Amino acid sequence: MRFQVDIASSTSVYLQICEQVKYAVATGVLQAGDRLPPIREVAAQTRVNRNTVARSYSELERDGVIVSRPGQGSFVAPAATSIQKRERLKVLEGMIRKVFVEAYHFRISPEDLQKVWSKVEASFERPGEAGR
Amino acid sequence: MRFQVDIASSTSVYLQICEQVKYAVATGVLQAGDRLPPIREVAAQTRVNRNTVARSYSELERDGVIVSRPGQGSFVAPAATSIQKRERLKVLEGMIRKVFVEAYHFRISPEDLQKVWSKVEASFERPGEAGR
DNA sequence: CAGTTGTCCTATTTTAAATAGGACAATTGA
DNA sequence: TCAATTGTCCTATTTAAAATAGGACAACTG
Repeated sequence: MRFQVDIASSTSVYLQICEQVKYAVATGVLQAGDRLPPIREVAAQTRVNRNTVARSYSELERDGVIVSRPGQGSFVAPAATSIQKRERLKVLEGMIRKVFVEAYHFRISPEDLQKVWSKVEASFERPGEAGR
Repeated sequence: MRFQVDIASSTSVYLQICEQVKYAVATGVLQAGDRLPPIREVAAQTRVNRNTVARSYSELERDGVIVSRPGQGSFVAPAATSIQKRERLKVLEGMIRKVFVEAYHFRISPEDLQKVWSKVEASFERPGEAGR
């Protein structure tokens, strides 16, 4: 697993790392039990401070995506998310709403937007083929 | 048009205002030519500094959502977005991808996610009924 | 036992966001 | 014409988050 961080991006570095791990897990590139690269290694590879990477990992652990053990490393968690389903649906609805608002201002037709949705959906239906 | 700002939110105040204007325009609550409340008024109503609101308006103008004229006020723009369609589709695809990643970690089934999508889609098909 | 790994700690720097308020040109309405 | 409104520009300061820096330590591995 290699990380790509963009210092110039508007999203913070530690969040970029979080998203990349989540994406890799969601698409099956990383599977339950898989070991993540050590914090210091990621820090060296991305030329980011060790504590910044540590923050990403700690956030991921808090979200139940990974588990970390001193002396061993960090691993993709076997399962489990905490917050209630109704809450989760609300979060997703908010995200989707933003997509529609953005599409409106971009003057993208509902049909074109639907196509994009289907495209992304398809890429998640075939785990392992995503992101190529 | 009234604004709701949440100081405790993780998204910055000026972005909250931007999103609310975009949402109102996207849903038809605000229409082309409609006048936005003056910067100083919004600042007083939300108890936010005048410059913060000014930043929101200036960003919205840069995005082609509104037009501002000294002495007159700020108005919803008649039309036009600048960046190319291919670029816009990429932005939307990235947003949708994040939705799927989040849904995966939330353990929301593709079927349930599709339902949420349809729900939001429906709310945008009937302009004026959104957000109630 | 030496090396690795996550974690905790304090301290500092950097950056974005927000506040504060003065000034001014363009416009409007009286 | 004149006062008020409005967006804009400006400098300065404060606040909060992000990132850097590096020391220390317990847990585990080989």
